[in-house]
Amino acid sequence: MKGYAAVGGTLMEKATNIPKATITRLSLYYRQLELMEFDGYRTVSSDKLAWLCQVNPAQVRKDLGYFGEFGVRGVGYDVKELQEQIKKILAINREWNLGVVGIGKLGSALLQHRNLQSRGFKCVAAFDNDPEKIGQIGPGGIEIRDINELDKAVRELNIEIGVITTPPSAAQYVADLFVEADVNAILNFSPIRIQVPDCCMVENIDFTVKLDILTYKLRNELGG
Amino acid sequence: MKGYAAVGGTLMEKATNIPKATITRLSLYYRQLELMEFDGYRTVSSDKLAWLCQVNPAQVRKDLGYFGEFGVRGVGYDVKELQEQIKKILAINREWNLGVVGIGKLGSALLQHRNLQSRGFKCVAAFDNDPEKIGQIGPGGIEIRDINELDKAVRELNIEIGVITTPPSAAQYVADLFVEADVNAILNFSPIRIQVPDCCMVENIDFTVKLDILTYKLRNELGG
DNA sequence: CATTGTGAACTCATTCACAGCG
DNA sequence: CGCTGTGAATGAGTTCACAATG
Repeated sequence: MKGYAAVGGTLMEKATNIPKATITRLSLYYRQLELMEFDGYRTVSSDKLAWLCQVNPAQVRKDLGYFGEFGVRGVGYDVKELQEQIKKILAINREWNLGVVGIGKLGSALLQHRNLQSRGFKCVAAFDNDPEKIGQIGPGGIEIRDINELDKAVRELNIEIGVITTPPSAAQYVADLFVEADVNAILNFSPIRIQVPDCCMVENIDFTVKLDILTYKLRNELGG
Repeated sequence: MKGYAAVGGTLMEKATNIPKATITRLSLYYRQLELMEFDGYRTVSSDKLAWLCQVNPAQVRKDLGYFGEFGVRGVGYDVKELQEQIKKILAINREWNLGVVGIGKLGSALLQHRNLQSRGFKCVAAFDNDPEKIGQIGPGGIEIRDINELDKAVRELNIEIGVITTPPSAAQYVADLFVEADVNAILNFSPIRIQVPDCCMVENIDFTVKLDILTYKLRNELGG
């Protein structure tokens, strides 16, 4: 091991410019490893993991190589051990508190979403601006709060990741509230790009874009 | 104009290897243009559009340049005209029929989702395997069908895009059904990667991955 | 003369190919 | 012997810089 990028939580040298796609794939590898462990596998080769995740085997090794040497030559990677390492790398080896703004159909779905809870992403607060909804107990048993109390709730409940599931017209306003409350990570489900300062990170989940990609391809790749 | 890639629906030369990211951005530009038209703008420069979409101005021009010459030097792009062109490029100048499988919270949310309907993505069928749900009128007024009738429904209703909102364990099975029924485009909301033949295109919407990216960054970019 | 359109330069990411090693 | 780890080669995508032009 060569004094690499972040893993331990202890030593923490600046990661040598790791492609964002690498992080995405690590998340994928992790999920695949979970399934493999469930199926009883003890070790896995980069070839096999690559095939399962539909990437190039060298890519798997390079991705992991950014963070350390986790494999055994001639054998492969220990399924359980590699999971632990990736958890550390991605910082999903602990719980994270989410605050969801916009309790419509989508927001409600998220509040109850199994895959979130089971992975340690806890929805600890729900917000809306609709007086009809405020004060009600929303899905998942969480009280729906007034959006104006966001700042207070962030501090009280230690909300670390903001989730925006409002209509697009409200998205920027909500983003500003999160930034103001020092929430540095936002998951944005609205189909517009919000503007935030550099200290705040945004990931967009935009199914309109994905559908547009599909229609483009349907039209071009096949002779639609 | 230099005999470029796909636009008209008439002439249709093979697009000269257009980056996928370009398609994603076109979808973004389009949405931004809608907002601008609503706000009364008649023209827009690549600089302004770039700023709004948080990309480089040259990127905007290059992206559009793959498909033709839509601007006027010294002036910019006509907001309305450029929308029309992008609609043609992305093939969103007509309606598309979707079939949604897995009518849980998320599937239900999609069936009623405004941004889908208003953009011409019509959910024409809903499927589930739960006998309790089958036959019920689901959200959006659509009858929930037995998953085993998928093939029949695809043909009867001309479903062109399949949407998977099942638990991960069912995702591959549903994907196989879609492929079998000659559906060539799938929007996959489950957090695993499904395997399909080359003729079928898949776009994944995976918020676990996005959350993992955020936690990774929180941990590394700031001194978490 | 402001702004587009685009070859060329550059930066970033992926894949190859093989040395290193259990 | 098989599989990892990694520098080097390749490839893709972005940005620069400026000529072209309404």
